Amino acid sequence: MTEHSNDHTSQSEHNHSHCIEQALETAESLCAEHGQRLTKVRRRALELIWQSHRPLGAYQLLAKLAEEGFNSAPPTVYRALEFLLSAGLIHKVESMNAYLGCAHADKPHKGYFLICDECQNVMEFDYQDIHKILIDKAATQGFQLRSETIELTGLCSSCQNGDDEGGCK
Amino acid sequence: MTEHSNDHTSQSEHNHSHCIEQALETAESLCAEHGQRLTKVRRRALELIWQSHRPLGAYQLLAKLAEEGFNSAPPTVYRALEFLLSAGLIHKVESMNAYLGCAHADKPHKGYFLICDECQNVMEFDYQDIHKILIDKAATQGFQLRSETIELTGLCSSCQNGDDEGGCK
DNA sequence: AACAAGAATGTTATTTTGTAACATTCTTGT
DNA sequence: ACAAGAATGTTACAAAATAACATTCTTGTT
Repeated sequence: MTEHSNDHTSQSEHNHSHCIEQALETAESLCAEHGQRLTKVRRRALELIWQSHRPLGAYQLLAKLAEEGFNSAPPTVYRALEFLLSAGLIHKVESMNAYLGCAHADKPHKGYFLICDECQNVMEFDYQDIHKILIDKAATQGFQLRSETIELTGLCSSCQNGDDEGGCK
Repeated sequence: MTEHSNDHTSQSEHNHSHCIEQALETAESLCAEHGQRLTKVRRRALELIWQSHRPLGAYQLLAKLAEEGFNSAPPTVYRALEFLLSAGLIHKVESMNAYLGCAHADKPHKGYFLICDECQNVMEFDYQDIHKILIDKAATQGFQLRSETIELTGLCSSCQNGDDEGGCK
């Protein structure tokens, strides 16, 4: 299980700069490997997505990019997102229309998410058992699986305990 | 497994009027049970969703309702959808922004879907094993599960065989 | 039958999310 | 330097969803 975002209150803004650095390094080498170009916008978009403690909407990202002098028209951000998605460097959380850094970009990645209804923090988990079960289940219907969207919501342990109430937005 | 939509070509428009009747009867009795009102728009919306052979977008539904003299402003359809969703009579397919009749509205329902990339037909399946596994998996993280979005895409058997190519839109 | 209260719907306007289409610029290999 | 393709800029629009407030419809009660 990867704790993608933090469990701390907004007071003690945990900086997960290590995760971000790691993610960017992975991104660099993956792109190099595949002859893809991690341009300035793309790189910065990925960084901003990682810096966010919860999934980031396209237009939120666009605003941040605009602040830094990047072009502020929608295609800019959607192109960057498309690139990052197809490179497997981020996931889209369909039920939130938001985007999230992928912690296992180097491995074949199915994004399985636990999303807290209260604080919107997201945990990504990699669970091969489920993957296999789903493939089998689909196969029994003659269905050939291509992609999986698994988004679970509920209450994270912090929010069950009331730890983050009001402090986590 | 419930074959929600048909496997036939557009030529032999399968009429699943039986499924629709069934769904509406279930809807009637569920609403009666819970003191909820299945009004004209709501009833007709549900019927139209069921009549569609694939998940129906809100605005597609709105257009159909408008044709029949219902009010044609967005809130009309979104209110109907909200009602049907919260009554468990339909599901939203998040990855398609589209809505689908629920075949097990009477039981506690988690909508698990197999969506064909080619013909967009959707099968809903009820798989308690997965449900249990997911609950357990979440619990090991102290996460209390509330809702599950499971949407699998790929190729249905017909489309793998090229059966429906061009005939299934 | 009249009436109050709440549910449902009507209406207008706006927000949020995502694309289409075409022009320009940048990068890379020759 | 230069051609070709990749990436980005620009303008306009489409698609999906909601806010806020007015009106009408139901239903239970007098």
